[in-house]
Amino acid sequence: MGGFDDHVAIMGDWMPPSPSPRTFFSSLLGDDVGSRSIFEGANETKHGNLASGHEHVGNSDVNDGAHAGATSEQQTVKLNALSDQKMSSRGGLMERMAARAGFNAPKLNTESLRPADLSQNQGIQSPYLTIPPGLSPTTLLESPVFLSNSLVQPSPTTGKFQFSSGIESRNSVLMMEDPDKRKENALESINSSSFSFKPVPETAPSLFPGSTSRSWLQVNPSNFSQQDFPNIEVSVHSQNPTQNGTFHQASDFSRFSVEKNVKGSNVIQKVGGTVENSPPLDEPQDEDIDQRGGGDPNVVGAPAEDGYNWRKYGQKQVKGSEYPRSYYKCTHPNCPVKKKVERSPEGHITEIIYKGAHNHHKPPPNRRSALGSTNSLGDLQLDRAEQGGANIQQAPGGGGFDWRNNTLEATSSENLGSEYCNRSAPFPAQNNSQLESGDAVDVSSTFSNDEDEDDRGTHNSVSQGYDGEGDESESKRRKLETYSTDMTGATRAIREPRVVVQTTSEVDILDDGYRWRKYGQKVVKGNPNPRSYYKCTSAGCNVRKHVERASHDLKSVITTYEGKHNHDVPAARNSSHVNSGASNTHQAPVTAPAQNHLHRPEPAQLQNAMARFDRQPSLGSFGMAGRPQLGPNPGFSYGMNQQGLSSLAMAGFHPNLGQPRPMHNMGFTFPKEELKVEPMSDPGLNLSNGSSAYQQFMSRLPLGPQM
DNA sequence: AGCCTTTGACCAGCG
DNA sequence: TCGCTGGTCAAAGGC
Repeated sequence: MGGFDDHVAIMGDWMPPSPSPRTFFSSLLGDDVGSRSIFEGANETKHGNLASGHEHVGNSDVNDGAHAGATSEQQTVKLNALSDQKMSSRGGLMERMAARAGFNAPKLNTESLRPADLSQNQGIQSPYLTIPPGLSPTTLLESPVFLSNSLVQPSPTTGKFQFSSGIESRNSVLMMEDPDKRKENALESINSSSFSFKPVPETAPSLFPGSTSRSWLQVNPSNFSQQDFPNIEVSVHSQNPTQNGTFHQASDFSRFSVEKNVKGSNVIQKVGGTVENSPPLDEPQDEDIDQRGGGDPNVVGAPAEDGYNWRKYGQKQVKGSEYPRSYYKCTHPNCPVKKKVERSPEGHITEIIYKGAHNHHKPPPNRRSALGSTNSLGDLQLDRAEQGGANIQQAPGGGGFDWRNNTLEATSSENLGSEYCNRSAPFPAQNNSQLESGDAVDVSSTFSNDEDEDDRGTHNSVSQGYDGEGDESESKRRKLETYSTDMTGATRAIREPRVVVQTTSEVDILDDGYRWRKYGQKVVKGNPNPRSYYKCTSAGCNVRKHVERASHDLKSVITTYEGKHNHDVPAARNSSHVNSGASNTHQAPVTAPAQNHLHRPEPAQLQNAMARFDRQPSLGSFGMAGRPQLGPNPGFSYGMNQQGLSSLAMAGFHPNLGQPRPMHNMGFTFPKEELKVEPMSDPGLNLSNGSSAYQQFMSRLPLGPQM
């Protein structure tokens, strides 16, 4: 547990870029737009006009008989993230925000705003904000607009901090009135003179840059997305479902806990969306409710309630907890995030502890597969981009808004527009105000398939011209990088190179120096021999393979690799481990004495080499003039001895893999393209000189685009 | 076909 | 050194 503290990071490094005001408002407004202001409501609330929230947040129908009881429910947003303790001990959020923003935002004394009867309200000891249906508390949470503009910045007309009390006031209560009214109010508010949504300047500070809190977030489970807390550990507690959980903020910024206290139930029902990705206006607000279990997301197996896909890899009854603890890993390739979930026997989540940071956006709903979880539209467009090599252009009338990537849209050019922002609900103010000619992005290069430094260079080039603009350029760069990462994942979904390696039974294909975790076994069609599925166990590595014996030849082992380059051969766990790898990146594990002379390629070389593979998994990569080829091709004669080929095969599809392994009679195929490579000797490859066959092979690979 | 959950075993850190 | 504990692995079966 203590080790999790190591994941605490400076928030400035990871705070998601500013979502658009639309995100905020669309969430506030729910499914449609009304005319009255939530801020009115807020102001009313500030003045003690409390109204009870009734409806379910999300898509729940307030008239739904099944939820009739919910009319008496009180949906609350706990604002105690701004706990006095935190604020006092670390310095107020407002103070620091103000300091960064360059003005002195007065800290409001909101005690006076606290309704007199609050303390009597169901024992509530923390301030609550009743939020309208469709309002994602997470939207509130993550919206720098909300905070930095609405909250911090004074109204341009009144100079008042219109909304600040609603947030900054940790003791105030905001209870919105009737949802319809709220919807009505919202739009009115937008147009009201008392509130102006000043476009978020790119220079606006990230929500709480530089914050280095190591505090804990303690909120109601499922009401936030851990992506907002990368590199920090977030503990989510609802220690007593019958009570409102306490809320500690991992940082100095405010977070909400949104709870729905169902009468007569211990269930703390999830409401609202997630912190990170506020669904668009037309997106079901509760989309991130457990995709598997359905129903009450807090009950029984709801690992995906935060919108990400998780694989449970363990369960343990831990001491000090009356409930078993389940261990989950994010299934997204390269995503290191794990979480621990404790549930009550009834299935109520009592605690969630996140570790690590998602390096991807939330997958679309109803898509379980990690690979498939990426932006499908992006897949499509990547294809286009790759095929045509052209910038992706925004369709006329586009101006889409992708809640997953809204930040990009807000800051980059129309080139990225609807093509990648598939949720079209333009927010012209945001768009227009943010679009800058200099933001034109070469998407085709931005969304390349590499994740290495080369790409970073590309990303940097995207934001070139902003180098001197400090936060702004950095912000954009980060956004683009983030997006690129996401799209890289999308690319994988369709371009993941596959390699089939056939060895004889003497070869232990598993013993390749890397650590594999078997995650399944299956008898597949056409082969009575079971196929075993493996994943590389290295954190962040998405390489997979499945191994099976050939149906017709039990001596042959067919291994299919999928995935690519991001780590080295893991160090040996212990000296006896059969898969012990090199202890460092420059020393190959030696399991076959005869291979000692073969040097493992330097990682950099492999990176470059693999980039070629990755970019051109097709025939063209091998200088075959881009001609599709079926079956063995005598023209493909990057021959080498078996050792070399084994190194190639393995190295080619496992990052930096180049350690020699004794593999024999190995076939090397690209099933998709039906490219098959027969091992053959190549006098040009002199393996006796100690150089890596892999290196030699790679040195011969043609460079440059081949498709 | 692919990935998930379940669950007992294993491993490493710590006192 | 040993036992406890938390975390992870991995076989098997299920979805």
